[in-house]
Amino acid sequence: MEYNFKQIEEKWQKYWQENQTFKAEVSGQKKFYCLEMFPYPSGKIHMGHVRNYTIGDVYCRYKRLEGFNVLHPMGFDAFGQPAENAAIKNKTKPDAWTHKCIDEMKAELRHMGFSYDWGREVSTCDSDYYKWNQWIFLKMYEKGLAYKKGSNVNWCPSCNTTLANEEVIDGGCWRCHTKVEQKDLEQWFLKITEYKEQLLDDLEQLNNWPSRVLAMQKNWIGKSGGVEIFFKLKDSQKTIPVFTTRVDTIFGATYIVLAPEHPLVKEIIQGKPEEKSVLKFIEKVSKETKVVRESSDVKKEGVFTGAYAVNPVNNETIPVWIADYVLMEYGTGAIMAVPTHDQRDFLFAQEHGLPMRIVIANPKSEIRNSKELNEAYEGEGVQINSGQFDGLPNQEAKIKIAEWMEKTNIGKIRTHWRLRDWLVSRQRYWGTPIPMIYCDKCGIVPVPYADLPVQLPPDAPFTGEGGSPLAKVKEFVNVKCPKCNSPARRETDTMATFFDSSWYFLRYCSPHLDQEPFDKKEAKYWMPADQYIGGIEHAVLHLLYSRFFTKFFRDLGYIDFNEPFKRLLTQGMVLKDGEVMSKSKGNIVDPDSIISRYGADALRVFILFAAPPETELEWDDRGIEGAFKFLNRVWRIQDNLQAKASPDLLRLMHKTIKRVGEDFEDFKFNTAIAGLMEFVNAIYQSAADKEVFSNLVIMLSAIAPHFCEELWQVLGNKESITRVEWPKYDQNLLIESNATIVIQVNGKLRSKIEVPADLSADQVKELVLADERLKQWIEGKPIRNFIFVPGKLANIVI
RNA sequence: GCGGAGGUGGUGAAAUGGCAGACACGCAGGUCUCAGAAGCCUGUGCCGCAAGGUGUGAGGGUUCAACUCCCUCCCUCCGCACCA
Repeated sequence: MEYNFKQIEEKWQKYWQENQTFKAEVSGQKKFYCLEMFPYPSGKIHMGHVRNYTIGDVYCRYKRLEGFNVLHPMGFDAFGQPAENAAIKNKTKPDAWTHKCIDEMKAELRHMGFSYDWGREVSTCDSDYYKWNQWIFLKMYEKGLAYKKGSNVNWCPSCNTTLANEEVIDGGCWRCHTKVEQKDLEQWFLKITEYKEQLLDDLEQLNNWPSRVLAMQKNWIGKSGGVEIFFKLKDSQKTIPVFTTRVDTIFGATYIVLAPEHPLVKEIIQGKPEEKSVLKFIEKVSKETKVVRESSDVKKEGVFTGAYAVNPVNNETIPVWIADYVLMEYGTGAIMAVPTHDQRDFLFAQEHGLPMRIVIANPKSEIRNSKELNEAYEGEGVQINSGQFDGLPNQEAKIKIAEWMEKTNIGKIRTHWRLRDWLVSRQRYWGTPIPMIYCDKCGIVPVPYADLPVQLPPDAPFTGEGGSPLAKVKEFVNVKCPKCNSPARRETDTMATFFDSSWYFLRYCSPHLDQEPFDKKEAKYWMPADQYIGGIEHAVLHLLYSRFFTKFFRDLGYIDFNEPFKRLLTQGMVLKDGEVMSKSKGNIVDPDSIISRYGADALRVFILFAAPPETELEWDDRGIEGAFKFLNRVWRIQDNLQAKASPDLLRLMHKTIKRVGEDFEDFKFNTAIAGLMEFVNAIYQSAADKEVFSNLVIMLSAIAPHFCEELWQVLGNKESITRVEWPKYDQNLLIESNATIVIQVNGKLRSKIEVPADLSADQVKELVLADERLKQWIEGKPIRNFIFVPGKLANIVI
């Protein structure tokens, strides 16, 4: 009774492979580039992959039926630490381990029936690919966008490597959650900050990105406009620059606070009686981890330095403090404290008995004396106690004061950005070698383009214990300087793997080219990607880096667009019992086991039907059975075809074609499937003919491709169903001959009547008022109003 | 604190101003069967025998009509955050 999914799925997977059904080539046709985030080859696909790739695949198959030339590539983000860890554990080499995983994963992806052009597969760990990582790095070096600098960097003591700011989540390593430490190291950086304005401004072009991703990127780039104000130190030539976004409150600045690490601190405390206590405080703060220090519920601690500064707007002498709540990394590492209009300053001032002065009048409060305040007022108001600016609304004063400060050299209008340059050096083996050479005579010398790729040596004594493993490979390290030919050393760090994934979508356009990273013409045809699908976890990292690389390639003259991904869909996670599936929780549902029990097609139906793509999806063992049941129900239709379907069924078919097409376009696969189910239910009530059934099979083929290929063949077709056209609906056939009029009395549903669709409003009104069932509601009561929505509804107001 | 997404039956969810709960899961009943499974059919928000009432986080408003629009508030999830 059940259809033989095992045999059918194998048969068609083989067919697609042998016939290269999904091979894509540049043509005169309209194109569609559908991209899904490529996986890290762990060896097994999980339900998250299944969901991500099913959404993409159904969309691709739909677009093909619509007549688009579809590019649907797949590859592997193959460099990275798990390969090293696995190699240590299993006593193999990362290369062998990774390739074995890739093979296993490819087999699993095939079993899902995804319509990839496997001829375009890329693996970032192949030198054909990473050669171009090195090429890009050298280009960036030439343009001054790749540079080496010694600085305080994030260090994961468990992974034994540095991390980018974007890779530090809640003070921990993004991969292993170990607390991140700070280390002073010489490292390579990419100057992503060069593009900060564009990266922010161009977000506005991305109308088809989820608003939360846009918000997260905006937040990460963190532009804030303000003024840098120069406070002169008393009895010194030095000034303390302070950054503020609230220059309107400057007249209320009653003290200054420096970060404990501020370079001026040591100087200003020298020889003062406070010196000892300040040093002790600094010592204490330095021992606190970043996480503790940045958690907002910890009490704000600080000490007086003994030094004073002058508020430049009113020449007031104000004390200089240091406190743990001021961070060296943000702004200038120093703040002007306005306790009346900043809650943190308020708490600190209260704690230490520091002076306050209200300078913005709260329109909803009578309080003008700071002693009566219970908290800072951070809202809008009119300036008071602010010299020549009194009486101005504070927003206006903000501008006026800033302009006045520029003129009188008290301060400078400045924009502060949160975005930092991207640290790309990693002290790991399994990554792209950074193509740089250190020569005692010539300094840093880039590897000549002709010498690329710098091959990753197959053997390195990595143990996971730290330090760059490549440093121990003498044949790798020792080279001749390309400039002066004297003995030199290679860079032994490798690139962060996010470098690899920042441009793979361009490589897909011409994956085998060995003269250039990608072919300009191919990229011009295919790019930008029309649709990108992947997890929200990349909202900042990968998506920001990819945007940066795209802009870089544009400036190199390789492409002529600004943004790589036109439309973005972030799919929700797959949960089991309300929790994310994970090994540690032991709640993993293995796609393979589902495929062997119900088939890939049923799995595809279920994962799309259970929830809309963006929301979380609760895995349900009974749900997958329902999906399987549905397919079997469709299967049985073939035994009961009749010569001619009823007009009602035909009408429903046209409606369904319209509805399902529209739903597909918007990724509403759950309601598209519901529409198909309704259609199938109707076919069970009134048998289908061959045309009706064929159209059902075509529509369903995007979702359950093997199943529908088989039915298509059973229906007598020679060609693959992937080559047919999406059925057209007839607008005229959508019109019903009868309309159901919902009748309300005072907005409440009281009755329904069937009327011929072509009746005039007056005729319908007559029929409505004659309705027997209305008697008990309207009899003897005057009708005050009669609302009529043609073809739909009548509302009688009494 | 700021930003984003949400809150609808026993469950997953539909409906973007016009019949709340489509479609499915579950449950109940029927049919078929020696029996069971599968299949097929019917019913299923809550209260009520029924007539009817009531119902989309809470409260208010706009409207002939509100899950949908406006205001006030509560709650959940996600991201960022002593960001000056």
